[in-house]
Amino acid sequence: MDINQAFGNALREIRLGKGLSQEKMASAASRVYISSLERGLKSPTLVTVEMIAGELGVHPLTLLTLTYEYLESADLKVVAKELKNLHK
Amino acid sequence: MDINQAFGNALREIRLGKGLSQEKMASAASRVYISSLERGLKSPTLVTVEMIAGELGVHPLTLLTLTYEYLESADLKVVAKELKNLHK
DNA sequence: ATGTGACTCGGAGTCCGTG
DNA sequence: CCACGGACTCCGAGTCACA
Repeated sequence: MDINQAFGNALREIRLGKGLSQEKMASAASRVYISSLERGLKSPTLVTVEMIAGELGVHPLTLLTLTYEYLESADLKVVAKELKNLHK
Repeated sequence: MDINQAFGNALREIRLGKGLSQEKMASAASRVYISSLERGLKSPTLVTVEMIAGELGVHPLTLLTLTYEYLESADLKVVAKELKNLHK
């Protein structure tokens, strides 16, 4: 599974969890485009990720963290450690 | 500050912290493009974020979290709470 | 309500160079 | 070592028709 499919899975999981249809999200991005993202066909830009997360009602980092969980590479302890190293 | 500039700041901070030049990162993305990212002129795709983080030697989520810290919207407690809600 | 193909259009991403 | 420009290619992002 590549990162685009992982993002698509994360997007679909949150969207269905919120009980939203693809059509209801068309204010953030077109319905057809949302569909292609969920199938892992395209790689969204950071700006697009922000708009989609806003429409889902979650923080962009929530969507992105879930994405990397699908990739089985969301080792949050490693991330926390790396951030700590940067902050000093 | 918009998200592209925030990402640019995060990228530059980590790059300089690692003592890398823009030219040394040209294996992940062209030197000119790295420069334009750091100046907030373009919005990278998820795939590009992955390659850049790989070249920096950090997890993509580290780079992205630092990005949202520049936006002053990296409320990790909120993110953790949202993830917990998704997981049950 | 979603998937798909065909089609646009602007922007992501490239390489050439200059200061 | 980096900022910045122009010219270029390719794919992100959208619209429409139809299944």
